[in-house]
Amino acid sequence: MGRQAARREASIERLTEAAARRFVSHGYRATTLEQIAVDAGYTKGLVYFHFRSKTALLLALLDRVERHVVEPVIARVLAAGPSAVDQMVTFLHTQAELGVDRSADVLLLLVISLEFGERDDEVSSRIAEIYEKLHALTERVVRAGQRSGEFRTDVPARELATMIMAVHDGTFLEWHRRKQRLNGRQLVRAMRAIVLDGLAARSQPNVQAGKPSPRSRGGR
Amino acid sequence: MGRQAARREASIERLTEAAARRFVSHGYRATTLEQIAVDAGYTKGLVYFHFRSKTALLLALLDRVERHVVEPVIARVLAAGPSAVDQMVTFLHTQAELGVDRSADVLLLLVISLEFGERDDEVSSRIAEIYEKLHALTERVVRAGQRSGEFRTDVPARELATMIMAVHDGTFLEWHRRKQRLNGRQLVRAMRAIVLDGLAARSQPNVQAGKPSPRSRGGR
Amino acid sequence: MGRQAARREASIERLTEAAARRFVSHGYRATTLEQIAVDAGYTKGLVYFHFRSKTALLLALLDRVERHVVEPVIARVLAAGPSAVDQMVTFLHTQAELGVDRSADVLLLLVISLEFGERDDEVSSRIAEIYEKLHALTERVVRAGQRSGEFRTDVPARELATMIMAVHDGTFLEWHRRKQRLNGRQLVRAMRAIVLDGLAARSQPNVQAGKPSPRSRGGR
Amino acid sequence: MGRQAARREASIERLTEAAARRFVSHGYRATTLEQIAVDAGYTKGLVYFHFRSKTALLLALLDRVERHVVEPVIARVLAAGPSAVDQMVTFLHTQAELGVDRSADVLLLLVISLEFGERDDEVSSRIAEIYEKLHALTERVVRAGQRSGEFRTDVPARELATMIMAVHDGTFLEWHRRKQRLNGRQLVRAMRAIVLDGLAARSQPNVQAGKPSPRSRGGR
DNA sequence: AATGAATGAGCATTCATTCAT
DNA sequence: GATGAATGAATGCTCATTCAT
Repeated sequence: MGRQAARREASIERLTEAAARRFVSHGYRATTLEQIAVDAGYTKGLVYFHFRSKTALLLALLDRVERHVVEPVIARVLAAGPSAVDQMVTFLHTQAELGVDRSADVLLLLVISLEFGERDDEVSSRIAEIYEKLHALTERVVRAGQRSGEFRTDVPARELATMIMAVHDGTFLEWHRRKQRLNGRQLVRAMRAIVLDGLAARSQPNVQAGKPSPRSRGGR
Repeated sequence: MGRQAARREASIERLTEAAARRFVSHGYRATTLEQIAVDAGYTKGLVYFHFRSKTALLLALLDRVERHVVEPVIARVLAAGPSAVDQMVTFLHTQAELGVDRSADVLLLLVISLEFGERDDEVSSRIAEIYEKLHALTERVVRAGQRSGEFRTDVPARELATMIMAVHDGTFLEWHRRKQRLNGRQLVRAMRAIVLDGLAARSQPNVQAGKPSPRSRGGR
Repeated sequence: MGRQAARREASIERLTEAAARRFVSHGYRATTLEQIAVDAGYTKGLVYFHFRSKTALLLALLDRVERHVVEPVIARVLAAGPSAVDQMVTFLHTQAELGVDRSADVLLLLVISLEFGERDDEVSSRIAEIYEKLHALTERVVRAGQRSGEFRTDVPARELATMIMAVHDGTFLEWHRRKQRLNGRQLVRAMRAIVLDGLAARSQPNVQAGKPSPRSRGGR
Repeated sequence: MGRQAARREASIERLTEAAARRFVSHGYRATTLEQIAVDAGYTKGLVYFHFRSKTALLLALLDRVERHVVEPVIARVLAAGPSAVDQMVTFLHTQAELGVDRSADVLLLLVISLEFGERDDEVSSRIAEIYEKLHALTERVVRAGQRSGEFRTDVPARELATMIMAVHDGTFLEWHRRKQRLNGRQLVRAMRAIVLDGLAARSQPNVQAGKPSPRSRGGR
């Protein structure tokens, strides 16, 4: 990569970084391109040199989220195993890690998905697409766990999977809102504990009493 | 209430109703007073007759949420009992019910809280205040449950309570996003199941990491 | 018309008037809405209260030109007669009169038609439509004159009619460009003289192109 | 001319060519340097290597028009003769020829003169200067024709000359606007016919006395 | 109570222009 | 000679807000 290209990459990187931060902390609409540019140390004009519009910048960010967050998560979860519990643990932990390193990226999805609510523009469908992938992943793991007897079957897989996403999104949301008052490590523990125990197959109280159950694997 | 007053109430009601719907479905900033007025069957000017500003309208909505949703929930939970489990069930069910009747109100908090992210204006502090009440409520129930031995103690009360809120918010979020593809009844069941089993005290009180622990309580 | 409506009409009138003047004197693109508004004694915002966009304002002006200039001309020409010469004289004179009273309107067509040259947007097609009407009118008169023996037949009606439009447009153009140095009355006389004598049926009917012909020497 | 110089000439040529086309078809202001550069197969930066500014590029184009169109016309007309009619025919035909080969150049004057309307910058004065030369030429020919008895004297020379310019500009304008629907050859014939017969000295009234002649109706 | 006219600040976007390579 | 990155001044447009009726 030549000097020129490196410079190009650098300015794009700084702009997207600044944009992600602002979008997450103040919302998409409340963020002006001026602010983004200044945060990145440039001027408004440069944003338009690299991105066709504010929307295009947002879409570029969503692409980045997919590449840097969603795809890695999917890869790791599918590589984990063999048990569904292991996969679920991998899912939660990877998200938690990414939430630290790339919290802007992870939260971006949340913020944008709410701000673009019931719209049918390109952004909305892009968001839906990304969430779909995560839903598909969790539902897949849930079904595997139900089949193997690791996860409860008294609730349909789809709704169970939805709960995983709910816990996941909700936790990031709370972290976003109350960072100062929370202990990150404990929060992740809490999330894992709730999810694993919440998912775990019910032992038939009297039939399987005293029997070690898969969920105990989680290393609580 | 005289004719005048009744009419006054009616127009305020229609305006706030329209505002809540728009704010939830399109976000606060993306919603114009014009749209709200038209949705309500009036014109922009009337909004200013009843509310000092767009912000004031939003604050009025937040007040409404507090009166119609938050306060009733708190009252019902505190009246429930005697067990912490009962209170938790009451919390989840009341929210679920309200989520059906007044989903705009419940979601409003979510949407606004994200759009007003890291700001320190009146709206942000109002939102924080409301969430604080809910957090205080859940934390109170969690602590009671931990004291009574109903809830697990291997995770600090604060983070456990935060998870309740996370599940709660996350579930509404998912419902908002994927209504069409979900079964509401099953989703509430899933939420309750996950939360209760996730919270439940381990049968061997002294649970330790890595140690298999047969969990007791059956299919709630 | 109530006070309110009168006021509305007045502001629209002042804005369109100011717009027409600016568009003619400085061109469409070089004119900012700010300038128009200030010329009219208002602010930018009001332009958008009355017109959806700068383009819409232009289209409204074109409508006005059609109503106030094109349609009256057509009506008067068709009412004139019985000879084609009379109709042609009516055409030229009416245009000349309007060029004095409503020179902004008449010139607007010219200016805009050039600035929007080879485009295929709404404005271009609107302009083409208006010119088409004028062309149809002149061609109709020319054909009538050719049939009656008043006008020359050695040149096709279409091109002859086009020349009428050319003289007409060209004269307004020159007037626009060199007003200061020209005598309006004499210019109109010149235009009428050139057109009528240029159109007149030749006494020697068999004139041929390219051949040095007596007529080029005055002696028709 | 060395390699370098040849290359330099070539890029300048392509740029000016592209600029002329765009300016004529879309107007000066609506044309961006980007479009010009791309049309010419280069990038924006190069325009600034060869021209100080967009205005400078336009002025260069105007110079070109003067060199390639105006000056040749003047030279040929002055060389034609001996009659004023011959000179006028030369004027019209030369313009018509050029209008085919270099229609962009000829139309450029028209388009620019309207877009720069009542301004007093360098461009406006340059345009005025060029038109002045053409006006001076036609007025000179008209006066000669009036002196020699070839042209009518019932209309002042200045206004008569202005009509020549009007017909000329108007014809190009029509050609520009309605090329598809017109026959170029016939249009030029029409122009020549109209101008020559329109200019021609009137026959002695008593020669044709008593004869019904349509054109005598016009009330000249 | 309700409307419509009018304002003004702010923002996305465009584009001529400059600069470094 | 030629390019691409970067700037900044404009400009169309939106929208919360005010005012008169």
